Amino acid sequence: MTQPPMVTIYQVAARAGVSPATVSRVMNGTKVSAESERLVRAAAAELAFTPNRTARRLRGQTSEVIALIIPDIENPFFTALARGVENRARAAGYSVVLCNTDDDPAREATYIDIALAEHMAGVILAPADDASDVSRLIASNRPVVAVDRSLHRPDIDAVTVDNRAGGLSAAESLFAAGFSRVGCITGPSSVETAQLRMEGWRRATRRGRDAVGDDTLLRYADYRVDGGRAAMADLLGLPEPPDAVFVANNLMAAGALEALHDAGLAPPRFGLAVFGDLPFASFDRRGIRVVPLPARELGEAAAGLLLDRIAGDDGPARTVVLRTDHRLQEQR
Amino acid sequence: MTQPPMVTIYQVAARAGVSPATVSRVMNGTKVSAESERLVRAAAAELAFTPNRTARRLRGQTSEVIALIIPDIENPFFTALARGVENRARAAGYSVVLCNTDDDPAREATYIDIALAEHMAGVILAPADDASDVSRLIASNRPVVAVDRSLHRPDIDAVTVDNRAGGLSAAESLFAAGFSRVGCITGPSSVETAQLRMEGWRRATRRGRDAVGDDTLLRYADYRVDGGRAAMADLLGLPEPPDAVFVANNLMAAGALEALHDAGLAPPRFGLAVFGDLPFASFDRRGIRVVPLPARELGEAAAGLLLDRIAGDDGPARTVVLRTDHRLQEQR
DNA sequence: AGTCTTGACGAAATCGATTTCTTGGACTTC
DNA sequence: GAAGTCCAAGAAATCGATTTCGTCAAGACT
Repeated sequence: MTQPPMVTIYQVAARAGVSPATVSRVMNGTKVSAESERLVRAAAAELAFTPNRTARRLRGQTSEVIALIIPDIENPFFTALARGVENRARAAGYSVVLCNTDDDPAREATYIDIALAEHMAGVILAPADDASDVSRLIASNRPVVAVDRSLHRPDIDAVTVDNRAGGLSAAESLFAAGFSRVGCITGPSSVETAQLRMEGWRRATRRGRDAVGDDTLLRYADYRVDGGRAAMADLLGLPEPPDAVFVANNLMAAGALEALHDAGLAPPRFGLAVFGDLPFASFDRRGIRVVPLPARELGEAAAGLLLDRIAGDDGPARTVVLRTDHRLQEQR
Repeated sequence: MTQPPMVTIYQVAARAGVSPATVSRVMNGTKVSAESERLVRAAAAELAFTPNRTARRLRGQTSEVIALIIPDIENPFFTALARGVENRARAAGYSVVLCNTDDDPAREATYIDIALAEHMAGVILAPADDASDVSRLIASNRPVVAVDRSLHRPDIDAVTVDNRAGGLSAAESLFAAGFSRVGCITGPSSVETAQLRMEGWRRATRRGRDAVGDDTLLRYADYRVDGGRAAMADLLGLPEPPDAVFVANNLMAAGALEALHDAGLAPPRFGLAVFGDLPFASFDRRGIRVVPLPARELGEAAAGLLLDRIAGDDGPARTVVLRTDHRLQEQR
């Protein structure tokens, strides 16, 4: 690999007949004479000069790049969230780089280190795990925002939804529709959102008429398609199976639908309520109750908080809780 | 924002009682005495030293980061491809940053500039458009690999699948199953893969018994869900509608299924063959013929080529064409 | 014993942009 | 006309790691 013929500020300076400092001033909007500015701009254009971001960053100790660390790039919820972050960040002149951890705390730690070492302007983290270690970010005073899951740290900005309320209204809507044995498939017990959504369901079952009221119909799974399928199959195999189920995320709902289908069951005969929008190509979603999850808005809100911090906001940590729309939408 | 207390090589050197050069040598595996190494490692560990990547990159003119530029982060095909790139890159010690262009050539150009200015080690590009401008990358001699779509440039490495063959066998399988009026919904005419897949279909229709043989049943859409739905609805509204359709990508197939559903039709009564795996939660995919698209493998192959180039391979450009599996899998 | 080789390692240059410090000329002001 | 003010712009330091170059000492060989 030969050396890339990168144009430097020195070449521009030489061509314009000024000093490198003046070129820098022109590029950064500091006051220079009209004549110098003209010369520099002309030279820069002729040479197709692009400032070297690495050098600028080394000097300035900062960059215009935000890291977004997510646990599963193949989950549409997170890609929609990424879209939201990107929209907001781009509008403010920042670029976003996406880092995928696969729910692996070690990979998450690696990416956090990279974000630090790369002098990125800030980090938006959808934590893989409740035990995510952000101490190094905090220690180096780099802005961080947690999204989707909080980090149980009062000193960190966070953006979440009201998981318990969403779980409650989803489960209640099933009772209201006349179902009486409403099961629940939630995520790993170590994940905050899984607990909260399940608690919403539990509260509804305690209120529901004929409700079972214990955890016979509760299953913990892994927030993935296969786990949802297995949990659903397990529930259907019970001596007294449920007649409806609340599923705590989109991917598991897809799996649960497959299991229902295999068993010859389907909504609306079998009640199904889902926390979060179904991954798109679910062409037959009639009769499925969905708590819409504002993924993009979560991303936008998180980016907004982060940009505030990057701009120097030193106020106390804020937690933004977005409303899931309590009117459940029966899709299509 | 106070200054981050970043530990530098100088502090490690002072603590270990050696010169910064020696610290660098230890960190990079150059030969030093066992005693020096021990001192340096101890000091580095105590101070939790992490080398500053920005400085390293400025000096070394390169980094261990690969940019992956994709047109649509919300398309599972591209996220699976990203997964493949990431697996391979990580194994070689590289990080991957994902850049989403939304099919916008201007954003693509911006990200290419960033990749250059950030001294990234290389770029894997799933071009937004046949007219993508990679000339600046080429000019600066930075490794580039095109994936999914070629760039019509013989001097650039590319990884694609055999789009024509896949389209052909998909359409043929519909004829073989007894359908006679096989339509086609393909992508934008400016996109190479859309043309090739359609050509495969066209060849099959010319061979098919009772085949229509002209383009009455051909529709160009946009590779997105809504476009697929509209095109399908349009075809169904014909005086002599098709009895089967070949859809050239996953998202449009999801849309087409919705339109079929609305019309009270569904596979296997209405024939459907898709190029590429359906986005997952398509729980009722029985009777749908799918040409599996090795998205992850495409990403892995592209990363492999790129890593070769980064390692200094100067040979002529290679084009890798992955086989789509000609045995069509009838899902589930 | 004296020269040569070898190897560890420190001093200093380097990457490219930014920024402080300094200089010199133009313009005021009494 | 002399002293003071202001401002554009060049010289040089700086960010932190790498790397070349040179030094010095220990061991090898004649």
